[in-house]
Amino acid sequence: MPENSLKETEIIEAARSLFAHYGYSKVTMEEIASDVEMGKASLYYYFPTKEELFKSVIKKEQNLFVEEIENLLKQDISVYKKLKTYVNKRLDYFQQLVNLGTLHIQSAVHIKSMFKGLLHEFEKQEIILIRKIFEEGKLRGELDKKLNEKTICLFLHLLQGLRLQTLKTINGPRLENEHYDSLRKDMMLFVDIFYKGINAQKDEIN
Amino acid sequence: MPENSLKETEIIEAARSLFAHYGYSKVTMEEIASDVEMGKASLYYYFPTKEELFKSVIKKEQNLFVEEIENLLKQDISVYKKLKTYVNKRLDYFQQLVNLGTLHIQSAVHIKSMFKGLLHEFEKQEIILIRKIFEEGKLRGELDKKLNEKTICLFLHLLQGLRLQTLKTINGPRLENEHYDSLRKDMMLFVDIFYKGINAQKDEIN
DNA sequence: TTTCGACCTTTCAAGTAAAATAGTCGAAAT
DNA sequence: ATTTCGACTATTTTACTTGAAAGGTCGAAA
Repeated sequence: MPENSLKETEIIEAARSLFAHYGYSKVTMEEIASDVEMGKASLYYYFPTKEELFKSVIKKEQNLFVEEIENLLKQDISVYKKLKTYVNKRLDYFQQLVNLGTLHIQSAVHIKSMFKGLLHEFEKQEIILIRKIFEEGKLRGELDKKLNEKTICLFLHLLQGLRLQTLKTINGPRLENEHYDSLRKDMMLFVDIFYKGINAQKDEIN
Repeated sequence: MPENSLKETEIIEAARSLFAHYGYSKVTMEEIASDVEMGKASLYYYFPTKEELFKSVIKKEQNLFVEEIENLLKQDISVYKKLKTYVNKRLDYFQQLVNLGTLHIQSAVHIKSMFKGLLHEFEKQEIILIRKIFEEGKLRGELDKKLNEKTICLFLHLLQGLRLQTLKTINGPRLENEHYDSLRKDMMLFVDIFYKGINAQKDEIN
């Protein structure tokens, strides 16, 4: 994130707000331009395409999330607590992304393919974060030393899958907060079981 | 399955074969009829709609699966082994369903809504099966007595989600067997961890 | 360096007509 | 009484057209 002129961030913020309300496809470049009081053509001075602008919005969100988690990692609390907090903040993040209209259930196929790359990059970052937590757990003696990379990936994939599965079940286009509450409880239970499972020698969780 | 005239099962089998090759929407009632050497109108003597015929095909598959699992339950092996086998056979079942063209990634939205009910019913049956396994584990003293319904559902939802998540990642329309192999390994690891996790007091798995 | 008006190009929504297919019905065959 | 089917209707899908909307370009101006 080297290049961040004031205008750029202003545009990104306006775009973010509009996408959040109406979703990617319903927002036109003219609307975004008029929100920042520019001509449409001027947007293309900063962003080569609408798609790139959208990606910039998402990347900014992702960076905020990663930053937040890295602060969490610095704190002096148990790995168990860190895992729980991670999962909670992660769900917050996705909930917000959905509100942003990005991952909305009926989002166009076009968007999904556009985000394959972005999501994949995000997954790589998540793996790094989770690995850090697990490694710290090993050092502290809180986690089993035999924990391997496969297990780390599985942890993330189970999280991703649980979210997918739960949201898929929902009928209408509306994602009520209560669905997220229920999902959050499931995830907490999952973390408990997983934590115990990878750590079966120990008999008490922190 | 009370009413099962020979003709009915013959039609279902022909339909199953065609759907497996071409997918629901690409198969016409005339094709099915000609495969069983009947006129199209005759099909409607046995099945009121194409949709009902399709549902019959699926239901039959589901019943075969449930039957297979119930045989598994009768066997005198550890609950741990039963869980593993369950997950394996479950994946076999879905792999076959996908070959059947049903759950194919690019399957029409129409089919999905048509199957909401069917899948939901299948989930209820799965819950029953898994609950039986867990209850047996409690009786045997192999599993923690405190295991509750929430945990059973979570187990299933994690399984469902892991499958979704893994298959979603795949690029092309082709589902290679190697993908299933990889998914299968993940599921086995998952069962190991989950089993230990719900059973943290004990220190050795069977 | 930054902005924009005018312009070009592509995409999308709505409409339409023709073809394919699901589904009906009464009569015929067994 | 049960089962079959030819001929019919109703519905859905597909391919196509078209005009408007939106994405994107460019050269000139601030």
